[in-house]
Amino acid sequence: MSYDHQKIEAKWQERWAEAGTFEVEADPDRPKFYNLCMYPYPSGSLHQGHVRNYTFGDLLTRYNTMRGFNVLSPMGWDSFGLPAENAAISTRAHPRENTEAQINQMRDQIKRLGAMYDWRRELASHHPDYYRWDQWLFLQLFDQGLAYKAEAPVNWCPNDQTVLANEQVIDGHCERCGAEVIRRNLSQWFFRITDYAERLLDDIDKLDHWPDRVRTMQRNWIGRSEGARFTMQVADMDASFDVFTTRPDTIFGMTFAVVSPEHPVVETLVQGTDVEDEVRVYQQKAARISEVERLAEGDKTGVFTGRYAINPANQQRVPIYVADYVLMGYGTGAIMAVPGQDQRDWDFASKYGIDIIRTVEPPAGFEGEAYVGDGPAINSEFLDGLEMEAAKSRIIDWLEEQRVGRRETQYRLRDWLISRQRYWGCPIPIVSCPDCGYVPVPEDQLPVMLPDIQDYAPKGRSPLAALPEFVETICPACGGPAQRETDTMDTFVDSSWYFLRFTDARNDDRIFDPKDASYWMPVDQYIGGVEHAVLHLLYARFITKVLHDMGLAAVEEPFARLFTQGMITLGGAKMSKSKGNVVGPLELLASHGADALRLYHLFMGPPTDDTVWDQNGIDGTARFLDRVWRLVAGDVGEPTDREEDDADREILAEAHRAVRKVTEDIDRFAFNTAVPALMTFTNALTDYVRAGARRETFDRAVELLLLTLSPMAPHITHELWEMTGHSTLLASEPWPEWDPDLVEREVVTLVVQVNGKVRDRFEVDASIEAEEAERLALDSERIRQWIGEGEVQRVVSRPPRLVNIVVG
RNA sequence: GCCGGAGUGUUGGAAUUGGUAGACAAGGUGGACUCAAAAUCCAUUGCCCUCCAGGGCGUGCGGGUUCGAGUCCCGCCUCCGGCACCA
Repeated sequence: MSYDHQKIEAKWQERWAEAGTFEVEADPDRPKFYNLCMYPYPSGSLHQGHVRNYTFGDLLTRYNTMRGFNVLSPMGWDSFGLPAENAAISTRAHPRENTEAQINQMRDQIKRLGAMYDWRRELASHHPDYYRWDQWLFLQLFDQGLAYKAEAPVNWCPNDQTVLANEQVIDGHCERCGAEVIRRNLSQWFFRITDYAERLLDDIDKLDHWPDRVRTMQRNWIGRSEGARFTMQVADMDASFDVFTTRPDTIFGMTFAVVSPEHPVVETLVQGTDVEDEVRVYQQKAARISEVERLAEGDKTGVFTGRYAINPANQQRVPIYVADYVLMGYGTGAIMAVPGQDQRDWDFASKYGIDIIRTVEPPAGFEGEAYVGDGPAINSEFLDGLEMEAAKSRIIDWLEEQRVGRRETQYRLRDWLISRQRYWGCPIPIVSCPDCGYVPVPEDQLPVMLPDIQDYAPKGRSPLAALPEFVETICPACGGPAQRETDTMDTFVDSSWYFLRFTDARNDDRIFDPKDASYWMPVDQYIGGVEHAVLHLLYARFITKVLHDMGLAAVEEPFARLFTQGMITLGGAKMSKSKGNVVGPLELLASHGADALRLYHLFMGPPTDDTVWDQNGIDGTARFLDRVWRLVAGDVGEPTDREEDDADREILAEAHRAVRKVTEDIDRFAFNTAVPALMTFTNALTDYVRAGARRETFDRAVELLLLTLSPMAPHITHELWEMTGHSTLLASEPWPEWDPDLVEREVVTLVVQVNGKVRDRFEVDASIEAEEAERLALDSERIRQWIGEGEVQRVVSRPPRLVNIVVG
């Protein structure tokens, strides 16, 4: 008979809520553990990725609680954002109603997993209680010059009708909807994350409990290059432009210069000349083609401006070209071109018949392409003979002495574009006054409430702009007529500080109390998907540093340990609602129960790996739980009060080994091997009962099984704990210790190899000496046959595990 | 192209420090129980040779180090992820 999971799961979910075991307060006398799963977007229904996430999270919540930590485990909702708005457009219901209904539904489903949270701290980004602090935060950044509005070429998604941050453009396509992104010049709000580029990059070194993969991705994204910037004078006219290079040592090999089509100096260079028309046509063409096409590596095109620039190192005149392989968004938008040492410049020079001068001696026989490696400088006057690094330092010093250039570090990272032309987001608390400019909404007028509207459809500007009663206001500075900002904030702003709000979620007076934050922060364990490696995880680091600098957050890094779970795939694609390949957890909760589902997620493979969903697997973990149930309930056999014997000592040793294995495996996130340890132990315990169990031993073995299984399968273990006469709440019991003497094996298998192949095995005393082991091995009839006529040349002993006999 | 990571039975995977490859499951096969089925239990299940006993082969490919290599080194192949006309 299998157990009634429906009944006991509901029962214990209620009991845990009543007990309040997971409702916690800051307590400086107790060690804390802040355990956090990335708060979900309320899509309405859990998918397997959520289940996996919350199963890992809840395991750690329960485990660390049992280990005596004061564990903070909160839950909330990333509830602003496009999907709610798009749903509203099609259903005509208000996004708030939709969102809140979905939150309620998801909260219920999370509770049905048996995952425990301090629900008193629940938050949702779309609540004015929350987003007023988004706005407050925005104003702090504005005051510090870290939030600014500027016109710039930005990414525009024609489908979602809004701008996007660089991080939200994947291979030239919108991260959300996949539409091809185009460039538009628009005036937008930015956060000056580039001011923090260096710290964000350097501090990655401190994140030694983050996956290397994520650290590498962030390093790549921030992308530091060190080099020099110097000024090039245009010959025969009063104009100049700056270039940035990482290879200043190759300056004597410069045979042309290139400016990006968008570069402002182009106008000055060609105005009124006979190439003006040709250059303008080229500029227009470059502007028209999409980012995708432009980035596609291929034939390099460009136009000669008819002008020359002066190489400051040797006063040579070099032709200036306009070419779109130079990007306005990086460095200075202009380069010195050194075809001898750069393949792109080589390609361009070859096509347009420009001179190529090598300034680094390539290895013998190297020809036909640019040489980018190290070597002695040649054709470079005072640099000749120096290796690359030495030559770089020398030329930068020289440029500085000549006052034409300096050492400079460039970052690939761009400022974070945070305004969105959409409705369902946090209003930006700025008033635009014809006299005073951009004026912050005074703090006591926060929050700027998101008004209700009738028409959510995107029209290329924020739907709020169609609401005169929202837009028309008075300037807080001068009292004159003014207009509100109508864009809303990127939802990644909401999620960049929510973990701090959880430490003091009900505070109506401040964003959070620094005392609470300093007790709970940093998040000791953060769990979520790797897809946020350069989005949320970078923004959250940035905002935490800003709050640190303001004296609000004691920590500089928000997440001490990061765990990125693998994706669940089905039929070769990520399991997601949009792909229509979801196997819903709800049916499985009904058919197999939360414990079996949780156990399966733990069991099916390494938590960091992507996994293919296999519906059959869950039968295995459900069967295991049935076996545990029958064993503890006495269906296998009833123990008696007989005398203690070897079998009792052995099964207790097995129990302690299981405790050790589960503890060590949880500590190294090897949940997929912790579960089998308990399966193996349960099988051993079953055999022990069949052979005739002793009451006292059996009861202790079952206690250890239930204690260690409880963070993985909490409901069934709680029920059995109660059924076996315990009046305490299992979740509040201390995590068991193992006895180091008991776990050591007295008898082990000694493997005997001949020439490295296993030929015999013996059960031997674990304390066996090398001599004894060798004697045993050489006395074996089987081994003697394998040695045969051969001569024993060497015997390698690793007692008590192995003896290897080398025969010639 | 550069930077990460991975390749093990039919499948998911295990092997934590160089020491019994395939734990634990899933699936398959055979059996017990049953009028029958489900559930449960038992046996078996890497490939090849063999009546058995036993033997040979085997962790993507090719080399190497070692008494001994899934694990370390060198050179490849394939797949996954990131970055990429970033000067």
